[in-house]
Amino acid sequence: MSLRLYNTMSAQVEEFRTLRDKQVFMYACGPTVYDYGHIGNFRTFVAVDMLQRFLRQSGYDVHYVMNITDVDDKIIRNAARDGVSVQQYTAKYEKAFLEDSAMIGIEPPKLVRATDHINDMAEFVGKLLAKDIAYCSDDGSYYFRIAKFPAYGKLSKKDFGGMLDGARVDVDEYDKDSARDFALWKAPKPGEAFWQTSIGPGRPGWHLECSVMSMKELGESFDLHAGGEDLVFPHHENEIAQSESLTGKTFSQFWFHVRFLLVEGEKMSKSLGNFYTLRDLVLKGYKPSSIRYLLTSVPYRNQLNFTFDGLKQAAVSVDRLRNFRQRLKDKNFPSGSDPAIRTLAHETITHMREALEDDLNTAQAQAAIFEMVRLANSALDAGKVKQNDVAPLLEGLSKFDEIFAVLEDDDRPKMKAVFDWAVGEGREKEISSELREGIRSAELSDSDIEQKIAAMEGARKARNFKLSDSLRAELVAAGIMIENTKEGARWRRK
RNA sequence: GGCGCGGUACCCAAGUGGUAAGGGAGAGGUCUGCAAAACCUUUAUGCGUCGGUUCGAUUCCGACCCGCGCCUCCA
Repeated sequence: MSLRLYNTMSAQVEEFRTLRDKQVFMYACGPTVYDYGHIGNFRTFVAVDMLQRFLRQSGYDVHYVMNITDVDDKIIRNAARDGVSVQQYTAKYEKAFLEDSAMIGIEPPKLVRATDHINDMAEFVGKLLAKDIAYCSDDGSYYFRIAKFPAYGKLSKKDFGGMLDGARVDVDEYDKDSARDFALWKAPKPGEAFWQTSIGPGRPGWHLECSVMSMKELGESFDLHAGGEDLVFPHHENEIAQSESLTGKTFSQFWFHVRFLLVEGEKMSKSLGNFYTLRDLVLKGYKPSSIRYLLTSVPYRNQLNFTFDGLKQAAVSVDRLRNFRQRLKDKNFPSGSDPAIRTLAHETITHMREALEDDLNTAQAQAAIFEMVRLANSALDAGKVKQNDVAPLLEGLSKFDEIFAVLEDDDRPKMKAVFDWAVGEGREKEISSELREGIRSAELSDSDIEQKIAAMEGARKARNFKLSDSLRAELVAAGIMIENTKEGARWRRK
């Protein structure tokens, strides 16, 4: 079997094929760096990250490019408001985006900045102009002539035949031939930042940026283009129009769109007070791994209801997986193997693969790993797991984690980084007691902890339970979880 | 108004024309000095409502109710 993916262009699930054997050339529309990224942004980026991870797990050589939009109207306005250059303004949020992406386990794609490609974009407009696909208005702005691209609307399935000019846009406000025509290049208004180029001064339109950079990095035709569902129209429709009317070739074979999420059952919006950046959530004390897990637990084309209760549940689920892995690593097992266990591990790997090949059904892949965990835990309790069974089980976990990336327990340093950032930004007030609690266990070193545990174990052996309980209570209060097992005490940071 | 998606247990959430995955929470139990972890049992004759097709529908069709998205730059 092989991967089947929903393609927005065909509006159905198709077998995923690439132009070049075992190589994938893919592009995702990245962030506009005018503010910190919110969890809706990261749902999309995490979904594309999982796709990319799964393609690599499936043996593809993945060329994954994401753009950073570091120039647009809002950026220019905000930079002017703050009295800083566009570059100064965006640098802060670009850095934040990279940190946040790493925090939530996104493997870095190749990033390309709009401002590094201004001349390429101007040239692109020049080529469209030469073909009479673009035209210049009196103020020096350039527009795309949609009448020159009859396929316009094929991605969003819109019929523009009946749409009248002026129906929704005040034509007089713009110097356009047709209301549908969109801006390729915007001439600067007085006082605005601009670039001097071969087609005159100004700044690129948003759609242009992605066409130019994706084709420069990946070729005129590439395999897959991704983004949030809102980008289908007009952004991606416009990218197609620009690119295909210039090259005459199919721009992207596959179009991958991620559904918006809801927060506590409602659309996320600032006015509803349910608008959260990744950092907001960490400040509230939630772990990055919980956030990632919750975002991955609903297949990308379904609406995901992001709730605080869900985050708490996600944390428990992640702990369950981590505990299981720890259990496999800690114990000494008798030699030999149990064929049933090996079979279980291999079937789990197969089930996960089948689930993900079915348009990335992450919920089913998770069900498969939990099935394995439950049965293997049961076998562990019964003493049926042998030395040679450990590796296959660990392989199952690792296949899972190559996609989901939540097993590594590195939440604390990440949370500490957010803590430090908040302090640096003068936002201490937003640091919750839960976050303080969450990073408290970092104050004790491993050797401190092990010393205390040795003392506790000694007291237990001497059956001085009063002393051992008080030592344990001390550690628990410091955020250290302890389990007394037959093989000795096991601990982890909460 | 046009086009599209969805409504599954207390919560989150898969899925299928043949009798409801998984996780969390709750209850009971096993293990344990206690705790934790883990395991076992239990929690939807039921899948928005009402009709229809069918031997049989949660799954297909229709109507209705509710939620959500896009319809010019919000992931």
